[in-house]
Amino acid sequence: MTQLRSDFLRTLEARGFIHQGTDLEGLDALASKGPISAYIGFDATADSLHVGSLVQIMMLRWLQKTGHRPIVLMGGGTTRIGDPSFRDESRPLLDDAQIARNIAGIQRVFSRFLTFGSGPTDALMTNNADWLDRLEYIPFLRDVGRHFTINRMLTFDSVRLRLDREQPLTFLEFNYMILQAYDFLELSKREGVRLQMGGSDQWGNIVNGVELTRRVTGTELYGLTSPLITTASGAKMGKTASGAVWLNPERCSPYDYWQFWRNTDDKDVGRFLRLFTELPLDEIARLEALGGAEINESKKILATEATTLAHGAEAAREAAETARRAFEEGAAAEGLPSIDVPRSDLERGIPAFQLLRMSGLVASNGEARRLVQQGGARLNDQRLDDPEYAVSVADVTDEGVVKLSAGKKRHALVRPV
RNA sequence: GGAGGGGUGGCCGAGUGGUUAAAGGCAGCAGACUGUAAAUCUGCCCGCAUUGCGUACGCUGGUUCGAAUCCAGCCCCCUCCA
Repeated sequence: MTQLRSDFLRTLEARGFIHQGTDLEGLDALASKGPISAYIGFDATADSLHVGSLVQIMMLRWLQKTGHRPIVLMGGGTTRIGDPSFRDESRPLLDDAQIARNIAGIQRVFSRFLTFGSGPTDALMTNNADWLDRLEYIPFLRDVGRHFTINRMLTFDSVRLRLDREQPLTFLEFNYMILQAYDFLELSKREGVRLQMGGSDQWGNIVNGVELTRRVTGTELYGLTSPLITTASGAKMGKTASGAVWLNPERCSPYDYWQFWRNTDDKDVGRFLRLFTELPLDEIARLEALGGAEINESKKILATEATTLAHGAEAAREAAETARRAFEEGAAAEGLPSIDVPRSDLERGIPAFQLLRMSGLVASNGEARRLVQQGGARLNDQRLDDPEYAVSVADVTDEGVVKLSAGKKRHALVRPV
C-alpha cells in the first residue's frame, strides 16, 4: 500500500482498524482534501449496543477527531423486517414504539463517543425508516432492482458461502442486501456521504452500495471494513457468561465494564489498547511490551481508558478504585454490586445460600449450595462452610455491610435498610 | 402436492421400552497452580428439598406395570422431485 496522507486513514491503519477498502488511495486523497461524511449502520434490535460494536463506534470517533463528519445510521426500517441472517433464533418482530425506544437508547450510548450537533464535523444520527418506509415496490424494482444481477450477487461471500453449505437463502434476505445498498445511495444524496464503514461481514453490502450509486448517480463512493475482532482464545469479542457486555450503565455497570477489560487476555492487551483507547501508539508499545505480572498494570490502564470513553472519567476512576480496594486490599469496597435487605430480616438471620441467590452471585439455591460445598463462597472474606449458616446483624462489618464473594472475582454487598 | 430425512438439556451430539436427570464434547461455575492472564489438573453443571419430590427429550393424545425410545394426529425444519 502506498503511503497514506490523511490523518484519518493513517490513524485507522496504525491502530489496526482496517481490514479491506474499496479504493484506499482514492479515499485517502479525498479525506486529505477536506472533511468528508461517512456512516456506519446499526441495528435497532436492542436499547443499547455492546462491546461487539465498539470497533465501529471507535472508527466513527476517530473520523470525527480527525476532522470529518460521522453519521450513525439506525436501521429502523430494516429492523422491522428482521435481519434474516441469524435465522436460528426466530426473533419476534419489533413494533415501532419499541424500535423508537431502542434508537433513543442507542443515541445515548453514542452521545458519549461522538459530538452531535449541526456543525460541519458534528455527528448526525439518522434512520433508514425515513426513506425505506415510503418505498413502493414497482418503482423500486425499476429504479434500483435493475442494477443488480443475480449472477453478480451469487458471487458475494454472504450468498456463496450459504449456498455452498447448501443452506437456504431466502428472497427476503436477498432483498435485505439490496436495501442496505440503497441506504448508501440515499445517504450520498441526502447528506453527501462518500464513505461507508462496517465490520468485515458487511463488505458485500458496502460494495453493492458503491456500485449501485455509481450506476445511478455516477458518484464515486468508498467502502472500508474493520477486521472481525476475536479474543486470543478465538471467542467472539464481548461475550461473557452473563451475555453481552453492554455499553450503557443500566445494563452493565461501569464497575463490571472495567472488570471486563481488566480481565483481558495477555495476548490481546496491545491490540485492544490500540483499538479501544486513544493512548498514543508509542505508549501502547511500551505497555504491551511489559512482561509477566507487570502487564497487569497495562490491563488496568486499558480498563480505565476504555471505561472513561464509555462512562466518563469519574465513573472510570471510581471503578478502578473499587477494584483496587476489593482486590488489592480485600476490603468491602463501596461500588461493588449491592442489594438492600430489610434489617428485620437480618436480625432474624438469613440462610447463607439464600442470601447468595438474592445477591445475584448465583442463579439458584442449588447453585449456592454447590458453591459453598466447593469452597468457593466467602462471607466477609471468610470461607463459608455451611450453606445454612444464618447470616445476621452480627456479620455486618464496621462499614455497615455484609460482603459476599463467589470465587475470587465476584463480590456483592448486602446492606441492611 | 409427492418421496425421504430430522426436531434431545445454553450449543453440538449419543441414546430406539426399564438400572436415563438422559453418554460424550463445547461453553459456563468453583477449587488447585498463578498475575483478577493463558495453559493444565480436579470437582460441579434442571429446579425445590437435610437420603425425597417436581419438571424435562417439538405439541397433543394413546399402548404399557413402565416411553426420549412403540402407535396416531398435529406443528416446524431440511433434501430431492413437481
